[in-house]
Amino acid sequence: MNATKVRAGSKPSGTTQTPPASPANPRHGLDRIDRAILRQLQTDASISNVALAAKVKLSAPACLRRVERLKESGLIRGVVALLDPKAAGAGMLVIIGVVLDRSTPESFAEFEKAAQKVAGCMECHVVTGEFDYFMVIRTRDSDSFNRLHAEQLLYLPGVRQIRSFMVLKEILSTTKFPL
Amino acid sequence: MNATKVRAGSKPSGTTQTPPASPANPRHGLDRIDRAILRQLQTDASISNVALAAKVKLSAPACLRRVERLKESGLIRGVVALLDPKAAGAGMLVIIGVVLDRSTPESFAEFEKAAQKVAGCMECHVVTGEFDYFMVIRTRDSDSFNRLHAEQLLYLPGVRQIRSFMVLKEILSTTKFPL
DNA sequence: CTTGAAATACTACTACG
DNA sequence: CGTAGTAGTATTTCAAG
Repeated sequence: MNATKVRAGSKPSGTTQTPPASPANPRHGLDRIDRAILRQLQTDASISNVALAAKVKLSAPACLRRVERLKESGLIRGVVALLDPKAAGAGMLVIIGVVLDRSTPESFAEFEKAAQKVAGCMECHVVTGEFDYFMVIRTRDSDSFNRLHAEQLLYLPGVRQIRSFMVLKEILSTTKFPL
Repeated sequence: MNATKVRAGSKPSGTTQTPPASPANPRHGLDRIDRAILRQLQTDASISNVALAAKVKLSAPACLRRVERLKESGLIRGVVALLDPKAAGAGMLVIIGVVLDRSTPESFAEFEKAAQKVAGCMECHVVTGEFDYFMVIRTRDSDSFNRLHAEQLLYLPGVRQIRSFMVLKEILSTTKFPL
């Protein structure tokens, strides 16, 4: 359980018997195999380790060691199941822009604390521009959003204005980062 | 591999010998155990099936059958690894609002096709209000975003205006739906 | 249509070369 | 990193509520 750095010192000696994977690598000390592993796990992490090892052309233990290192390093933050929004009863998506009354630290802190408790709030960020915050909220339908809007959003602390952008069509929604 | 409906007709007869899990359930034919499984898998899907079974107080085979059913039904859309944005070299988050030149079906279709190919585009949605689209884009830093902005975003087909909201602080970002 | 118990096949994991 | 061996898990089969 020691904090091993990812790909740290994988071949310090200059013997060059068998190149580990990729001589020089573009980012973060991740070689070609690490990136292949991450691409696969970002797409489907329910794959077994032996199957993953075969895909990246590595032995099972070596592959498992890499995955564990990627987890311990924090690069892999977790493995989760993604649900179908509609099937989960959250078929409506709304993006809302929020403007606060005053731009004081207390005002921001208070709002952020309350915003995290809003049911169905998937994202909440401080932004530059004409809004102070953007929130992304999932609800069942327009009725339940109207209820949420009237009962919770309008009562968030320090809010001057809320502008709602209802999502009519979801073109793209992914959790995958380019590697 | 037949298309079994989730929890369909789980107790048609009125014998009431041993209630499978929960007599009546609020949503979608999901009983209490199904929802407990989904809550766990949305939080951490790397848990073993035996551990999951113990958590929801079920035998391992019964638990596994439920998980498979939830996958086949499409409610669980997939199991993926979530990466740390900064560690993955995508520490900057930008929300952009897009207004198109003309509101024709062709114009929308052309834009959507091109938008999906934008590197680092995590979300893209048609919205109501003063914008036609909202996009959520991840990039390495402000330099790389400026490059993306100048070289790709401004050349997306049919774009009249692009408004960028840089994210200064990520308050909340989750993939978990309330159940 | 469901559950749980036992048996088998496969996988994760450890030790070592 | 890979090979071989062990421990534990997933998965099937089956009987029962």
